[in-house]
Amino acid sequence: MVVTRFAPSPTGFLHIGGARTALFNWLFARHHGGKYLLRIEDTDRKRSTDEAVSAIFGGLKWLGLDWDGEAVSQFERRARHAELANQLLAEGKAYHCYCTPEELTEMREAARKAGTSWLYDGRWRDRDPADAPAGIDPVVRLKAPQEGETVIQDLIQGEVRVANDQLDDMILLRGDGTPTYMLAVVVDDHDMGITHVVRGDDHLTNAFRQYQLFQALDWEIPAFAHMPLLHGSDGAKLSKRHGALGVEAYRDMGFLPEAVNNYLLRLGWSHGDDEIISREQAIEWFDLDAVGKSAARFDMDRLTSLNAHYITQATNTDLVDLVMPVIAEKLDGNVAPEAKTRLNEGINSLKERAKTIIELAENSVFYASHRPIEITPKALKNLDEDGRDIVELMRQKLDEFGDWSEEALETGARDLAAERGYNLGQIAQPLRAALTGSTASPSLFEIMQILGRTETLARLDDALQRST
RNA sequence: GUCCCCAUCGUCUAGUGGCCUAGGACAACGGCCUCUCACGCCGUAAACGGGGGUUCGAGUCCCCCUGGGGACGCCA
Repeated sequence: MVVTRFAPSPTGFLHIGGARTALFNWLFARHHGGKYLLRIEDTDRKRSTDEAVSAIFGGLKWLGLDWDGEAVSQFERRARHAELANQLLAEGKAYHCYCTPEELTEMREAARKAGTSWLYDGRWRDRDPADAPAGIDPVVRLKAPQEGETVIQDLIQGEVRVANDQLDDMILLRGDGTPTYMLAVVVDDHDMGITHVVRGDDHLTNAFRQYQLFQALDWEIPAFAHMPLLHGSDGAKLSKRHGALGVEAYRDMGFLPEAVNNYLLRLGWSHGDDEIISREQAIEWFDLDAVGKSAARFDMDRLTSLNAHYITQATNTDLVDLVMPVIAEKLDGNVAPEAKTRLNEGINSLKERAKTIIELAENSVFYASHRPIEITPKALKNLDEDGRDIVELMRQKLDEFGDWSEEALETGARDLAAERGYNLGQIAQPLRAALTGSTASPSLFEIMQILGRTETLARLDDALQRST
């Protein structure tokens, strides 16, 4: 059975690149009917926070990337990690190294000057422990092979090989006895039964070291799949260090999780010419062989366009629920009691005009505002003397209107326009300003119908009473 | 610096030696529709980084160059 995992370190929010890694792991597992596990890599106690853990949980839930079983805390498994390091020590596959951090820094500096690679030289590898200086807590290093090469058959990158003399003896246990990431990852992946390690390209070089560790432990080595990194629009690495946003930031900008998922899926993966891909189809179609090898840049326009599509596809009730809180905030809580009823009716034609939930809310406020509604300066220009004359005429005509349906209202407006020698466009804009406070909106007559006779007439009166 | 990876329109990509005078999508631009704004529809512009091979034939295979990215922590 396929078992994948997503293993973020809780040092910040779930950023968009991490979300993509999670998605691919999730899809791969679901496609193969396997399991997708979550492991929090919190061994760095200084940088790990509980807030970050909940941000990651929240982000994954928002995206609908549910994990199987309980999330594993790497930190809590430290005793197990140390146990294996000690086992390797006992087997002579690892050794104590008494170099101080300063000593290592010097070595690196020297190598940099000499133009050679900055690797640990293995000076304690075969040295007699009796030489150990006093007062230094040694680290434990893996006695890695020094000759030959390590070859990985990566499911995405293909065969990747590196000479073993390019890999130094990695630290397994720190001076204080705590396990390093390299050790923890290997032990946890093994213990959790991970069959496929799907992660970012930036881990490719780690994979070689981990491969060596797996070998030293005599464990079966999982399949590796290193996916290309996500870059910013400038082409540079998109990481949390470079200000990449967390998924919740996209939620707050008014993006739908469906859109984010679809967008992320198509970054580095494709299925012919298909662009709009449902979750069900993604599960059916997704596999690692269609993942590309080159890095992709983050493109807000594309995400936005996808979002506009998914807003169109969303149910009206979901949309209203999403939009109401945003509107309430915009109105400082002064939401008209009829707001939700009006929105339920009006959202359908509003939703194809918005690319984000925020935009949808902005375009919808006029349904939720108390009178007199706010009118934008631009719209106000349509309520000059001529404009008010038109509103006045329409107001009179409407007064005697019996049938308050969208169709009847439009007919009435067209008749009025014809009588007075206007075209519909000329009379529509002043009315729109009075009714919506804006220069752009869905059909005027739909709005009148939804607002109802009383409110419509009142808004018209409000406009007439305004002095410009 | 050392090692590794990558390279098709501005962006995401299709393309697995002939179907490619390179397809789709987003963005851009023009038009149609129209009560405004959108939607929708129609159309335009836009790419195989360069050089060598291999082959009857190369975007597709190989090599070099160039460009980009990543990794080189007692971080993960």
